[in-house]
Amino acid sequence: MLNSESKQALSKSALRRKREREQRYQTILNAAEPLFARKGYHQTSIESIADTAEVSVGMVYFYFKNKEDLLIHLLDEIGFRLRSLLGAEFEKAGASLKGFELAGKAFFEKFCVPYPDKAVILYRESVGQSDLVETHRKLIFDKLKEDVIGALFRMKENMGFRFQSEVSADVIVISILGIYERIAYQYIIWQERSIDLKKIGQDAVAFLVGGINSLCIMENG
Amino acid sequence: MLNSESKQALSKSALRRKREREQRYQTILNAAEPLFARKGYHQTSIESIADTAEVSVGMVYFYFKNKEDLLIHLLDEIGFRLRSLLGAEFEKAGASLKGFELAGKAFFEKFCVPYPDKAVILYRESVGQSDLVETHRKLIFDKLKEDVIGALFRMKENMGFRFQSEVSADVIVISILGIYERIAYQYIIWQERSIDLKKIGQDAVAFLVGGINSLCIMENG
Amino acid sequence: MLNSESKQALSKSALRRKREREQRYQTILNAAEPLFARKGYHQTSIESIADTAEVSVGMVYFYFKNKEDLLIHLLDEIGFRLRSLLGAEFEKAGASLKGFELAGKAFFEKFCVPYPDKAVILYRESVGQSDLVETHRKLIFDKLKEDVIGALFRMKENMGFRFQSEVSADVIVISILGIYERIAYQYIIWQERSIDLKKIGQDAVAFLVGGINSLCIMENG
Amino acid sequence: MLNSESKQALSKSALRRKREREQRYQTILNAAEPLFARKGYHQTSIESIADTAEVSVGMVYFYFKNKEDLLIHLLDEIGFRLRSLLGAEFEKAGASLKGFELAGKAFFEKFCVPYPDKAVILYRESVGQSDLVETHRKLIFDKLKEDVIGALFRMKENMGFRFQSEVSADVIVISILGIYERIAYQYIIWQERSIDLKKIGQDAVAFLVGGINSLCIMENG
DNA sequence: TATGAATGAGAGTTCATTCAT
DNA sequence: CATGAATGAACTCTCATTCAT
Repeated sequence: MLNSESKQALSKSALRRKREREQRYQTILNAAEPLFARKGYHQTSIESIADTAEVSVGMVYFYFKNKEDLLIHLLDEIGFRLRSLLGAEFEKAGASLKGFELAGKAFFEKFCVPYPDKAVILYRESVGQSDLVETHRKLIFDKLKEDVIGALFRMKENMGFRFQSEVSADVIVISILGIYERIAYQYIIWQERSIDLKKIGQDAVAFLVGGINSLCIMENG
Repeated sequence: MLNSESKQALSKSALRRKREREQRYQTILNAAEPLFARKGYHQTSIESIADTAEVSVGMVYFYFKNKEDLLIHLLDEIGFRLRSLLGAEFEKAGASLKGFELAGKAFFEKFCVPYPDKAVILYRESVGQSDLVETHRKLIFDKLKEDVIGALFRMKENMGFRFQSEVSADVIVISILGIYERIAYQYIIWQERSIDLKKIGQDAVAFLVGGINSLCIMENG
Repeated sequence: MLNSESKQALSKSALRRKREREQRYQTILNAAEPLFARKGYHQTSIESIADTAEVSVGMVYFYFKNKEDLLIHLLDEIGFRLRSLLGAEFEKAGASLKGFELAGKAFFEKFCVPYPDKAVILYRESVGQSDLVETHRKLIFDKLKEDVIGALFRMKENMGFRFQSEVSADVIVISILGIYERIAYQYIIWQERSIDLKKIGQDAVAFLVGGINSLCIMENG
Repeated sequence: MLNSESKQALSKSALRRKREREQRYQTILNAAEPLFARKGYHQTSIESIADTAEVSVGMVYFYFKNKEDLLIHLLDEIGFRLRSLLGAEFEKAGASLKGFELAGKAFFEKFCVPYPDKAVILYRESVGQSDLVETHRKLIFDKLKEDVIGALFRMKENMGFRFQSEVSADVIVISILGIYERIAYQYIIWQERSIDLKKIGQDAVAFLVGGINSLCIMENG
């Protein structure tokens, strides 16, 4: 009884500890995000992150191996969020072109605009910082590519077309990612005038649909 | 006679000086390029640049205000080279879709492949280093946009179409730049397998031609 | 009990920390003093200060913003010590000429002679180093002026005299400070032969008493 | 004849050269003075001096051994000028107290006020720069002391008094120099409010006359 | 767990001085 | 005489990381 009680107590406290740990972890990540995004990765010191998160410097190093590791976790989290977001949109639309439209819309309206700091970290602050960070960036882009390629292939099955060449699918996907990245960089990160993002998004979708059509050949009359 | 001779001598030596100065300037820039591209901007010390260029540290500071200034000059030079290159291709093709094809081809074959270091600096090492560098990056992209938009509008005049919306031209141009940037990053900078760049390029051209067609509406039947 | 004990322990360790911090701070200041005084402010490197204090370079920057800040703190400390010293002497003497004599004696015997490094820093090494240092120097001199003027005015009340003009009090005080500064510079800093400072001091007091008498007119016959 | 002609020509050109050299020398000194005085000795680069003087850096090193040497020559020149100035005033007054009054007046009106840069260099910028500079400063002060002591002794002969002690003469002279230095620093260099220097000067003279009287005992009843 | 003082390598930058031309 | 590009030692300062408490 006593044993079980103490066990339970332990497990309760262990749970609380775990929760606290995860909270703390997130607090640090949340503190780092705006600092990295606004002052820049190199211009942000561990101390300022610790201060913002209201923890000690030592704690940052308890939760993250080093500064690079912190950036990588932040980056991974951002990548995961973006994938989930886009995945859900493709899901909604079934295997149709509609998915590309919804995903594009969501990219701006549910990612770039509400979380510009995340976009900045993904597209600017994590660029060229180190081999390891670059590896993670590549992984994120690869996963995104996979997701979009998956949607593309499901659409292919569904609609019955074939690709112009064996690289067409890759080219389509990379092009789509490139288009959105550049638009985000230009209009969100560089904040070039307060443009009508909705219109931009619509035309971008039209553009990429045109592009897709060019590389996907309907199988028969 | 003697006077004129000495004058000439003077002008000769002055000329030589100027030439030497420009040479030295280029030597430093040439030394910095591969270092920035391969070890990264932050991981490259002024000393290592000076050593590579076989000049003293002081000389680097004689020709460039500081490290950032060195990067900016390098970046500007790269931007200028790229613009010249693409400009020449558009020129060749006259006001036709052909220009976009040639420019795309040239981007890979005359820029990314022969000068991967330059591509790395333009697309990776100059990203998010400082406000000033970012300003220069933006300027370069703006100029490129202008160039491509110019070609687009000349084509518009020539072929007699209109844009789907008032942002269509911008979207087309940004999309094109985004597509090429992402392909370059994926296949040149990340060196994802030694893919058949020629095929990639062809499909990319097909994709963007499809995109352009989607946003450019022929004026009459 | 245990709780209270651990609390006490905490407070003890916190106290010890504080003490250690202040000790370290003083250690650095104490290391800098002779270096600045003997090799000169500019000829003294932060590294040499750190070495002498047996701390790392980083620690110097932990306790002081920069080299200038270190000098300023040293200077302020010296200024404070000198004021306290002179203030005590004036206190001892009540509102009489005796105070000027005691203060003068103390200036040499309790400041310049036992702490020549401090005199050197106050009168030589802190001169013309930067606007900020100069501001602090001025503040120290202003405070000293205030102190001496206070003593002068108390004496005035006591003895019933008036000043020859509205600037007389200022002139008296500045003259006294100037006389002592120059004597200190000549005989302590420049170490012009090992003169009989006692005699010098006596004559200086006689000189300045004569000066004071010239500018303070007894109110009635 | 020919010989003499060429000799003459040579001597003419040699003269012109000498004149030019001296001019150039002065030009550099004149350029350095305001720079040292306003930006500070250490904050003034040789290049900026050369630029201001409109000569090359090499020329500065042709006329002066190094930066320190330049400061020393400037300092010596300033010292010489001050001595001449004060000497002339003592001369005017003959062997009387009047001389101290005239010299004091001249110190402000003919030195500090019209040439504040010179005062700044003498009393601030040359302080504690190096052993050699300090030696020259000491030499200047020693010469000034000698001059004033000379005047004092002539007055002694004339008026028939004796000094209270064997250090009295030194104390008087050092006190006078100290008084004027501190007043100059306070009101000219620190520019403490635009005070009535004339009144200050008058009271200072009264003060020091009182001081002198205290240490000079009339020989007979 | 938690702290935050301590470390110290390393970077950028300056500038007095030299010397080939 | 005159130039001014070239040198490179020396300095200040930063900050990611560690570790005794």
